[in-house]
Formats: sequence, C-alpha cells, structure tokens
Amino acid sequence: MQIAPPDFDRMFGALADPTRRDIVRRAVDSEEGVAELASHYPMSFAAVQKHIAILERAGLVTKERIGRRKIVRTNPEGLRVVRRLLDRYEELWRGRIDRMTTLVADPPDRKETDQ
Amino acid sequence: MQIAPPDFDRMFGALADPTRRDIVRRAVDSEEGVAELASHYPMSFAAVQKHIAILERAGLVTKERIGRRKIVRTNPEGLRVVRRLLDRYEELWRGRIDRMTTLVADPPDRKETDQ
DNA sequence: GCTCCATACAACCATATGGTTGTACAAATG
DNA sequence: CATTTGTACAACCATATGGTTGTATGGAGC
Repeated sequence: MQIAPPDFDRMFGALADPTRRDIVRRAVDSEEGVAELASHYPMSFAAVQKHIAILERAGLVTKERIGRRKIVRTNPEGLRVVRRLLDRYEELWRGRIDRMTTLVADPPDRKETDQ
Repeated sequence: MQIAPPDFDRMFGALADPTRRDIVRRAVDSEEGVAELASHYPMSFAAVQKHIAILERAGLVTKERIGRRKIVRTNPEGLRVVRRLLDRYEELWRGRIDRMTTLVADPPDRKETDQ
C-alpha cells in the first residue's frame, strides 16, 4: 500500500471554514459521534456530515465505528503535516535574513564605490 | 488605529490554492513585482493579480510601491498567526494525552470494579 | 423480522471562486 | 504631452461550495 502524499489544497481548504475548525477543535478531546457533533451547530445534520466528510478526505479527522455510532477524532498527524509546510516557509524566511546578514557582515566582492 | 483580528477563513482559504502557495514561497525571498510573478504561471496576468489580492487581504503578503512596480513580499507575521492556531490545536492534543496519562497513573475515584 | 436510531448519500439551489477579456489609471521615458 | 510599462478593476462565464430536503443503509433492541 502507498501512503498518500499530503493534499494541501484539501487540507487548507478544509480549515478555511469556522464550523470545520470548530469540529477539529472539539474532536481533539471528545468522543462524539456525527449526530452529537451536529447538535452543536445551527445547521442541518446533513450539512455537518458534509463538513466532517471534507475534514476526513483532507486527513484531518478519522472516524471509528463504535456500535451504531461513528466517533469522530482529530488526526494530530494531519495537523502536523500542515504545520510543517508553514515551518518550511518560515525557514525560507530565516534563510533570507541569514543571507542578508551574511551579505552585510561579509560582502563577497566589495568595492569602495558600493553603497 | 485598531489592529485587525486574524481572519482565519481568509488565511486558510488563501493557502488552499497551489498557485497562491507558490506565490507565498517565491515572495519570501524575491523582490518581484506583480507582472514578474505572473510570468511564472500559465494563466493571465489578471488571474495572478487576483491571487495576490486574495493573499493581501488575508494578510499573507504585502505590496510596496517602488517606481511603477509594486513589490510583493510574504508577510512572515501572517504565516506565524496561522501556525499559532495549529499550535493551539496540538496543545489541546497534548492536554488530552496528559489527562489520559494522569487518569491511568492517579485515578481519582477508583473502585475494584473499574476496568 | 420489525422498529428505531445513527449515518450516508443523492438531488437541488444560491452564492462564491477561479478563470477570461477589456478598459482605466499611474508613473517613468521619449 | 504622448507613449510605454506596470498595475487595478469591472464584467462575464463555468464550476465549486455550503446549505437544504428526502431517501437509503446498517446495527441494536423488542
């Protein structure tokens, strides 16, 4: 079996909705089924179900069948994948700063005429 | 003047597109104007311009007028705001683990009948 | 097996999104 | 001042998204 590469479009897209972020937050440490989760929001059961499906396809939550319910749980690894991308951007930023600092401290080809 | 509260819908929404993420990546350490950025992508200038406007409204890039160009730069503070939200979720997760561990190590009200 | 409860999914609708082309504005250059 | 270059924005179109209601499936309890 192949491990799926992270789908950042789906991941960020899933997080770009307040209801879905709230589901992620709740499902971190709750053991609620779809219906119980749905009861927190002012929309139909089916709407919440769709939100959960979107989070699931993005790899941000998992569902486990227990009896006739399906427990929704936040997938911490999914969150970490997203975070790591942002870390990479910040690393690029640090790299830029470092290069600028190096340039100032140790100019490779400086002439007197340089500003 | 009031500092705007972070708009996570816009932020995650902005990052949910490969072109926009690539613009963020490039603009971390480039000094390109809108047209120069646009030249990297197989779409019209106006389309890229819209992408940049979306990133700008989300607080993920800034534009600085230089001559007749506008330099697009990634805003590292915007990225950090997003990252911090993910950090908070991970903290919740750690909290859950801690509580579970505590429960096992030091059950507050244990009876022999407990599983 | 029938019924109830939790979940899933299809069909539909309004609006948002991502692309296009065309036009207008702003600053450097002749 | 006219031209060129870079940016902004409006109008338009196709498709995606977020919501609805209705129907179907699957497991627990009688």
